[in-house]
Amino acid sequence: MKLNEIRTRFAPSPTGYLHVGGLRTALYNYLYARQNNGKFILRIEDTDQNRKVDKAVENLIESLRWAGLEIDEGPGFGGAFGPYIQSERTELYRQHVTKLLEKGDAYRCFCTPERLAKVKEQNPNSGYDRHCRYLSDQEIKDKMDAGEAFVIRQKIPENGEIKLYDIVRGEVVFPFSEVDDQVLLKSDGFPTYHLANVIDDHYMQISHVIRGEEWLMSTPKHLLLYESFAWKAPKFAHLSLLLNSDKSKLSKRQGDVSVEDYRSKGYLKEALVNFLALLGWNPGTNEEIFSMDQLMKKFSLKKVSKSGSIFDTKKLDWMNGQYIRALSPEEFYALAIEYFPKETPWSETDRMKMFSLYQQRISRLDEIPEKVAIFTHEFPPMDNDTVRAIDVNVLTVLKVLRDLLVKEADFDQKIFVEKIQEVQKITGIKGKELWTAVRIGVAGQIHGAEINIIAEILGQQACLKRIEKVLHDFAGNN
RNA sequence: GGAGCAUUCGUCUAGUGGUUAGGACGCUGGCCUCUCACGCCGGUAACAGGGGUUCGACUCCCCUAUGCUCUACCA
Repeated sequence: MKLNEIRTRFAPSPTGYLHVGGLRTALYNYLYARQNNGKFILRIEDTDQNRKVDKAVENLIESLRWAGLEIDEGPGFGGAFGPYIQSERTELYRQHVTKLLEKGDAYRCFCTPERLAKVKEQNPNSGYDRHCRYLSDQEIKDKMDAGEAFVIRQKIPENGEIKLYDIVRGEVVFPFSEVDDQVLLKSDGFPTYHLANVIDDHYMQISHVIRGEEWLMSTPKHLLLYESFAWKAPKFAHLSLLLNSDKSKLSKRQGDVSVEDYRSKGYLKEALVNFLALLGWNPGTNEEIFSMDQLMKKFSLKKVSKSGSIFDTKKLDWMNGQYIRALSPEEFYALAIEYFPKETPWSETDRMKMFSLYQQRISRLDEIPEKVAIFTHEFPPMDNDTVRAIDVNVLTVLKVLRDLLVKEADFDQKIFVEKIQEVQKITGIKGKELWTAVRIGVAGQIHGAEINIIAEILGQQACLKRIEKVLHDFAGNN
């Protein structure tokens, strides 16, 4: 490893899926590392044995991979500072806790969960009462001999304050009186986040800790730990949170939060990444469409904003539409086909034509099924506006069109348009009225893509059948 | 309750003592056009409130309000 190499890490706990806020944090870490020719590390923080979820790590990695974040070191990715899963590093944590104990910066706490609950009940507005902090050596020995379970707590100084220089927030001062004696090692032998993240960040030589704002308040504990071990602390950058439209922390209750959700709804990874990058960061110019490469060049921690951002799906939709329209027909086909019925009589050429009709008309891939419904149904259902639009002129147009069409030997969009022009001459009906009638007959809708192309894809027989049906269903009513 | 952080159009944001407070999404008017959509042109809309400092505050300071975060043997 080079001296002064920039090393960032994304350190999620494996709770089952990757949260979009997590993706943004990961992205900022990734961009910062990449633009400095540094390394991006994935570390799994699974020290809570009660919250283990099957396949969670696999899902996390798959979502990161999908989004285009390349992991340099991590579980399954190699690296010289492994293992990258905290539950496999417990021995290391225990050794360091011993050092803390010897140094007097930590102490054993024998308080039972029951006593802790009682203390909390009596004084709900303050933390642990430091009951075990001043136990004598003899008392400790007796309790240990008696086999009493214990945790290790961090000994926070009684007085004074600590300063944090945060890259996005500047200087933040915390009085020690507000920091409590956090548990560092749980009675099951696993470390808490506070201990593990400090030890790992040190040994993994992390240079910049870029994480969510929820960690800001516990940073004093971490800083103190670095001091206790006489380690150089990394630089910190605390990112504001992503919010629901009511400004509460973005949560599952109010919509989709996992990147899998957005992926399956038909958002392109480029759009999601671009959108997330701009949520809390901007390049200082008016541009807002950026590829991952451009983001790597332009991203700057100094331009990250301090306040929370509402995750506005309207703008995401717009941005996704921008990316969809920028795709080549082939690229769009490859993505769109995933949303097309698996069993289909349509040829690849026909599907290609269909998709080309809708590339300009959708902002999400999952709109495709409803758009192609006019092809996948033999007789597409009509909505009320369409039914209401059917009048005697519509029927006249369709009747004449049908009569012209049956006589044709060949059929394509050009011939179709010619027939419609003939219908205009014969009936005198023209413009919007003419074409709307044709739309109703062929697509069963008054709005939509180019009707001549729709007709060509459908073919002569299908068009005739549909026109026939409209005539049959509505002729008697007029 | 306490501590910390935050506060520019509805939303994402630019701004760093002197600007007609800019852009984007959304909404909206128009153009294009057989419709819808795309695209293009235009419009709408903001400095949380109150005190200072200053010749002059969106920009600096203080107070208040509001929101958020933390306050676990979860991360």
